[in-house]
Amino acid sequence: MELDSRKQKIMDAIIQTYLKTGEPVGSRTISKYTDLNLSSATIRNEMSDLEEMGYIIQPHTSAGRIPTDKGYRLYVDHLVNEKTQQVTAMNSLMIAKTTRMEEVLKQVVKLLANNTNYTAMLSAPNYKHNKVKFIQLSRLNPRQILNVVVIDGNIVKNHIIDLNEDITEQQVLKLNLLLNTRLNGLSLADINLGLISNIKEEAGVHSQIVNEVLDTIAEVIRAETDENMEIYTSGANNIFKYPELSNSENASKLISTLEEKNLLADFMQPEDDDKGKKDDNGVRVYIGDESPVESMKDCSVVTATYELGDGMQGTIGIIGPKRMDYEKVMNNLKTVKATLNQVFDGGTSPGIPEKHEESEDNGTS
Amino acid sequence: MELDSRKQKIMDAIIQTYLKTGEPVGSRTISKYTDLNLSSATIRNEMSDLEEMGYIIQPHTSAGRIPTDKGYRLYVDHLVNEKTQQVTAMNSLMIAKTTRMEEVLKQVVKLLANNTNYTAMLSAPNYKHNKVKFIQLSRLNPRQILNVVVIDGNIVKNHIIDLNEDITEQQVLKLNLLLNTRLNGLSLADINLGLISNIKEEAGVHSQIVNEVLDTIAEVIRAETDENMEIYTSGANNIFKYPELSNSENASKLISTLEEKNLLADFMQPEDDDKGKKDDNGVRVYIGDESPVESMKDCSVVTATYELGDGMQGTIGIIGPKRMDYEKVMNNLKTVKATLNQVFDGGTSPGIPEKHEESEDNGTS
DNA sequence: GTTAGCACTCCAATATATCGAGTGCTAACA
DNA sequence: TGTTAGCACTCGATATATTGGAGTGCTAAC
Repeated sequence: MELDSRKQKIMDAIIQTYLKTGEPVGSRTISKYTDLNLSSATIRNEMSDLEEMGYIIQPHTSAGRIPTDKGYRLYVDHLVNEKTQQVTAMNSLMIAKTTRMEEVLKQVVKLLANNTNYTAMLSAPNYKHNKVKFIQLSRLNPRQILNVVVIDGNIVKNHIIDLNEDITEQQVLKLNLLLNTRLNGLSLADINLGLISNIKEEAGVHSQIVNEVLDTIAEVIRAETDENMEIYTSGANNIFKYPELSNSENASKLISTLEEKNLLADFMQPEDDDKGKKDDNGVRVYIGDESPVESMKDCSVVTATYELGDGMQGTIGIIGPKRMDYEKVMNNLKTVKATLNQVFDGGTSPGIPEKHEESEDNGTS
Repeated sequence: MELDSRKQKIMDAIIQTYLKTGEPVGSRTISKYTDLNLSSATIRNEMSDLEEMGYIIQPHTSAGRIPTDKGYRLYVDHLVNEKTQQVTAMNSLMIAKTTRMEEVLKQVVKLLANNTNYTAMLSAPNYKHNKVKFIQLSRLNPRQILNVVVIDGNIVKNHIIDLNEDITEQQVLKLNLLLNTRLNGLSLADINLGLISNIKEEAGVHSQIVNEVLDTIAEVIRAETDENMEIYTSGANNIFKYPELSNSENASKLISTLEEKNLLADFMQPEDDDKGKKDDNGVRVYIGDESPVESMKDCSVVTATYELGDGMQGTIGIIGPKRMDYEKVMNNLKTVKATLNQVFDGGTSPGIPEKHEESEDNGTS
């Protein structure tokens, strides 16, 4: 893991050169490229070490070296720590003008693809990863309960539950406690069947109420499952700019994946952070095999989440060759992320009304 | 143009063989393949003639022949006239089960792509090509007019127009006449700015009313312009099954076009029939250069229109190499067309409600 | 009009030669 | 001990023959 500063410098040089050229990098090149005045022979020795450590590899004897996934990872992590470049201003005007949310998103993803020369993807914002804030059951009369559910971002849902038999104020309080202790702070995705049956058991005779409360919660994410999550992509044709991706087999697989957009949903999960380390900006990088999607083994994928004012989240991402310009891509994502937050947060939000409906007809807490 | 039956047979043999193999066809192959017992030498002579006539071409001396666009055209026309194969039953169950219109269409296009091994496209049904049936202005009182517009397929729209000044029964009759004579029978796409200003001029002081009537008509096609016509595609990756399409350049262009779906709108115009002859089933074939889309010069495109019960029309199409299995493709399209008509026409229409709204809240004529 | 036969063409596949970038290793050097 | 010059060696990439065979066009005979 530990690399002395010289190895680190050589490693960086190798990667940077390779990012530019896409061809194996030889010792002589490095010898000239870097400012540490070392002969190619010395570099060779170091490279030999780096290879042994698994950071670089030779496609064949008597060829230069190319970075391994591990090597890229080193570089990317290094990059994240070192530099936080200025975020170049983005022409948000172009975006703000359009009226419909959908159109905005389509434009954004197109912009990303054009700016980076890679393939871009974007998931429409949804509530799925928001958390339950609190639940309030109020007894209206012995046979009716008012159920209010508040979700992160102050999305409010209410609903009257009709009962088959009378219920006491006490019982309502008990249920309130149960539901709040068990559900509060959970993201909508966290509430699984196991948990549900668990709660129902505890609720005993009042499991019907639990059901209705859960239904109400479910309404927020109604139809927002992985399968039909709205995902837009753009710049699929950019893969043809990179020979390592444009051979028939790879290209075909990639195109399929981009078409079956739901396969991309695996990248759109802001919660679990097993692979693809998340930096402070919420930017993740998946290098080669780190990707959860089979067809992207020869790609790198960089994603970031954006947030709308009312707590909805979405993801933007870039798919490109492993030798992508990580810095540029990350900066682009950060910019877009910031711009999206701005555009939607600022009063000129161009289309959120559709999504707002739900909270409007209840009056917010 | 005129080919004796022997040449015709040889031509067919050449194409059929080429469709299967994708490789230039030699005289010996034909000599053996056909039942007309002719030596390869004779075939050679005939082929020489066919080449001179522009139906086939040699990629290079000492190679077999491949069909030209003209040759394909001959074959396709021939095909249309000769055979009308049985339409194989399609599993409409799979389709009917889904609920949302959009989902149905997505499934259909996927099905098409899978069945044919080519790329499939489908435009969602819209009213754009329907015609204005009649317009009825009724004077409710001196300051109000009831405007009723009926579109092909009995789509009814009504609307009350408030006036700034009084209007007489006479004037209303006049306007009625004007609007009906000028607009009836026109498709919604035909009503252009020139025509409009023309009518307004004739209407003189009442041009405001014309405006409102036109607005009502426009509502039917609101947001259904070429640019945001809903188009679905599937099986883009199938192009990689055909070497002549999967070289980087071609593939890239094709993928771009499929992504910018609005470019496909050119195929979705049921009206104008300049190129791509339409057969009695509404099936059109665009071979190579006949295609209105630049990036498809190396492809053939076969389209068909389908109709929903209430007069909405959409288009389905297949994009593949020139040496596609035209027969299979056309049959597939016909089947799908028939199935769509059935599914939507039959009571079990799975989702048209969204689209019906418009006529529902008026009561149909 | 049809066919056998033959010389000719030219792509495609295979083998062969050449080049050079890059390596690993060794020995010398500071 | 770390660095470097030097050298033999490897091996892909590129260019250059070599060959085979599918297919043609033409001619002469049937």
